[in-house]
Amino acid sequence: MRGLMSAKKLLLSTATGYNPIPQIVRNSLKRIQNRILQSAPPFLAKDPSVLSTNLIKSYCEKGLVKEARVLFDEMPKRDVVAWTAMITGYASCHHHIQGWAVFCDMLREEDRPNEFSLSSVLKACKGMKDLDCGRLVHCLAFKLGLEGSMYVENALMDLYATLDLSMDDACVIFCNMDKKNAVSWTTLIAGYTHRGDGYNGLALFRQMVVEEAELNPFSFSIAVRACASIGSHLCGQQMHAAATKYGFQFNLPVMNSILDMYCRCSCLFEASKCFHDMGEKDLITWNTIIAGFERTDARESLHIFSQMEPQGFSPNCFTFTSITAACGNLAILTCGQQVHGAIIRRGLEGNMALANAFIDMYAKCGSIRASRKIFNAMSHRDLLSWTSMMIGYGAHGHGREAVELFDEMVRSGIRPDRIVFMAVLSACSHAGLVEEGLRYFELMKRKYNVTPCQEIYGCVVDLLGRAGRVEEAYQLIEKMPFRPDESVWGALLGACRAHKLQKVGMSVARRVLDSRPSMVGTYVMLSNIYAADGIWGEFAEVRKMMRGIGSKKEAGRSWIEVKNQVFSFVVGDKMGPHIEQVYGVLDLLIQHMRESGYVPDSDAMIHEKDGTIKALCRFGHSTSKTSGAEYHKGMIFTSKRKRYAIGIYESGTPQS
DNA sequence: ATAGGGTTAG
Repeated sequence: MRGLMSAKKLLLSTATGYNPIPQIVRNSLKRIQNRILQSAPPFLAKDPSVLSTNLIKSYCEKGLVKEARVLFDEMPKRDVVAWTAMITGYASCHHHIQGWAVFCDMLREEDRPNEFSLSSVLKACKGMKDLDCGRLVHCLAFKLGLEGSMYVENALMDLYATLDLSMDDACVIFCNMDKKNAVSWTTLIAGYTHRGDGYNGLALFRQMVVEEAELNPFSFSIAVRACASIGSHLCGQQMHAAATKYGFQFNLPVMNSILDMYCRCSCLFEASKCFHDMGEKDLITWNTIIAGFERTDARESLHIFSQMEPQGFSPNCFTFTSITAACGNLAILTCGQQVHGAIIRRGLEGNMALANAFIDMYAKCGSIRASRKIFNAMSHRDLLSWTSMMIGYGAHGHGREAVELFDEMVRSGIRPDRIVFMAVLSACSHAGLVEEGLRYFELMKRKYNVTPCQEIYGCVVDLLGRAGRVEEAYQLIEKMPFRPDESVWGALLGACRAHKLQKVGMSVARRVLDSRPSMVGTYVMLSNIYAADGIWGEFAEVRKMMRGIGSKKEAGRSWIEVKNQVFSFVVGDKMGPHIEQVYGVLDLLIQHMRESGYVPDSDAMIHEKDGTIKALCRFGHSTSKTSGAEYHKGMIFTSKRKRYAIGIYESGTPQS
């Protein structure tokens, strides 16, 4: 069977992944298939059933499941090995339901599954996310006396750790195993880590070390991931050292995991060093560092991206998702549009994560219509699609649309989570929809059983405060089941300032400062309250106190993209290469504001006495938290004729 | 001849 050997070589030599299968490979496989089926047994060195099974496996490894199935159906007799190869083939190509169906056929034809078949079909159950099917297989394992096989036990553990609500079933299997191997340990550690419990994941890894179990690259990469999930760069560094000691510093998944850990722990220097020291890199390496920098330094992530293709790496969905987010956070619309073009050219626009990123990016760049267009064109939407669209509407002041979208989402059968409620409450707050907002706050607790967190309380305080219902807002804070943080008090103080409730504001600020003197934001708010009433003596006093405690609130920096160039500035900027143009645009904005009937707020005139600075203050610098990550809100101003977007960020990196 | 665990976007 020299033909089979050469075909196998050919198969191995073709690139895996999404590349199309060369016709020569298909033809070659087909020829082998014909020879096997047509030749009489004496002419074959081996049993045709064995050769067919080999071929099924080869087909599936190349993603040619349909061809494998045709061959499988043409086989005159199918033994356990052939059945198992077909189940595995389907599962490895993500056709889990078909894999399960083949298993059912196998039982119907009264072929007895072995431990190989069971562990394969359990993988299919995991892929189908069907715990009941998995439990059925577990029962069958008992009936067949295969429940003690290590492969079956490991597969069952994986199933329960991934799909069951608690880790209990997985742990029971783990504890009752006669013998454990490296896979058993890794499976359980991964179970904990993937559900966000890095502490137990790491604890288990420590136990693994204590019990002198075999440590391999698999256990290291997941243990490093556990360090990242608890945000401990100290544990991560120890793991890095240990991995080097074990000689895994050239293992790509291990190094990618370490790189990711440094990024997630905000150790960007170590991350860069790690990236540059890696002799061999793959696409995941690039995606990891690009995503890592996107979270903290979007400009740098774009810079790294630009080096990727010259070094021979082609970006994929993961890359583009990070790059799109970077464009959104920098509010550089033209760049975002170029990325959009690139993904359409590559035919990747059907990717849901990517579409979600575009909704977010266009909204942050001031193009809410483009966001909606993408949202409407999506064939499937997940929670994130709806949330991104609602946050976009909220930031643009379109509260009604956000509320309508929420109801539509619920009707489509998606259960809202805490973040969605934050999006809706914040949208209501900015659009002045107080009663609607309060209704959702109640609905959240009563109907959806979502417990409000700091940010949610912050939203509701803001909602009431903006509407002038400061007393109610204060009472809500008093009733909170935990200690209010800066965002909650900040919302209340903002309301005091906006409604010129100087006395209330002062007493609140003093109270906060007594218990938390380190909250710099409170000083700023207090000084603004004084400024609003023109009490300049007190204003100066508070500012002096701020300097006294030695901490400084970083000045918010704004930027705007005009004709492919980014101009940036801070409040009161007098220098900078293009500062005159910046003020020119600002004057234009104020003019549009006046034309649209918006009266500039004279309170904000703190540092200077001319209108331009006043407007700068009104454009404010705010960030809000969504899903744990800092979310940079773009300030969007729309008039009949033009739309402007100004991106806002809080670090001090100079841009222009 | 058939089986298992790890790394990247939101």
